[in-house]
Order: sequence, then structure tokens, then C-alpha cells
Amino acid sequence: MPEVTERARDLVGRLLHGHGVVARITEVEAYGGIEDPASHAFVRTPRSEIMYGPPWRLYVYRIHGHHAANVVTGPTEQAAAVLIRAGEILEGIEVARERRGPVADHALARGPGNLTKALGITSLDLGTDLLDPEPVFLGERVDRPTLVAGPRVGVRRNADVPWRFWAEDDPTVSAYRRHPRA
DNA sequence: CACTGGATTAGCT
DNA sequence: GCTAATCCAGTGC
Repeated sequence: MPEVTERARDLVGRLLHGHGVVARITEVEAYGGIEDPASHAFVRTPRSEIMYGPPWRLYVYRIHGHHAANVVTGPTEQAAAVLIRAGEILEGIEVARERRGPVADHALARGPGNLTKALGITSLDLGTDLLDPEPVFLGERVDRPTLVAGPRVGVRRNADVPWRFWAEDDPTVSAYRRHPRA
């Protein structure tokens, strides 16, 4: 297993701060950069350039009108990253509710697009150093849940690689959907 | 410049 | 389970 899967597993149970809201990360996916056809960094382009740089920086991309947040994990030139797919809101829940509109609390940050919306993360946060106390940064570990692994959601290539990791029986984890053409 | 295809989501059957 | 909305990065000409 590549190092990025270890980084991914380590992120579950840690805090992610986003513009006044704090979430406990409950679901992530590992992307293996230059070795992983499912990764945006499989091809080096202006968009994926950030992932070739130093670790612990934020990679934000837009998809279907939503934002998705990733932690660049390194090593440099490997272009590995971890997609943050879901979390449980622990602080700033009123702000999160306002950003998300009428949904159940356990669904406020369920799914990558919903999580960035609840945490106010946009392309403006691209490149943020996640170890500094900026508007977006990684906090401490608050628990060590039992982890479950499975295939990544919605990817067409490498669709069977089990690099999605989530906290067992956690209601904030998103549903699995296989790519229609995988 | 035109075309393709998503690391998605909500809403409907 | 299925589909539309949606919009931009990447690609090729």
C-alpha cells in the first residue's frame, strides 16, 4: 500500500477548521498522484501543479459547480493527495446550517461538495498551508474510530482500488456510488 | 474555438 | 435506481 493510504487513514478522526466551522473528518479517499490514473495529478497540468509541491497544502478543485477539498500529502513530485469527503460538525454548527440550508445535522458535511459548502471552502483557499492557523487548517485528533475501506466513489479508472476510508457506522459518511462506465 | 467528460448533488420514480 | 443541472479544465484542431 502506498504511503498516501496511510496519510488518508491518519486524517480520519482529526479536526478540519473551515472559516469558523470545525468538523471531525469521518471519510476520506487517497489519490496516488503520478501512479494513479484516477488522480487529477496523473497528468501534470496547471490545475494539478499544486499537488506536485510540498505536503500539507490545500488543493481545491471545482466539479459540477461544487468545490472539493484535498490535503496534499507528498512526497514532493509524487503528487499524492487525500480528498476529504465527509465530516461531523463539532463547532460553528449554526454557521454551517446557514451555509447549507435545511438539511439534517448529520448531513451538513456529508459528501465532498457539501463539506466544502458547510466549511466555506472555495478556490480562494487553494494553496493554504494546513498546519498554520489560517481560515482553513488541520487540527488535532479527537478520536481513533474503527476504519472501513472500500472503492472510491464515482471514479471511472482504478474503480476497484479500495482507497476510500471511513469511520465505521458513522451517520455522516456519504453513500457509495460506482461510476456508471467503470 | 468547439467538444468532451467528470474525485457531485438533489430530486424524482 | 435514474437523470438533469451545471461549468470549467483539458484536449485537439
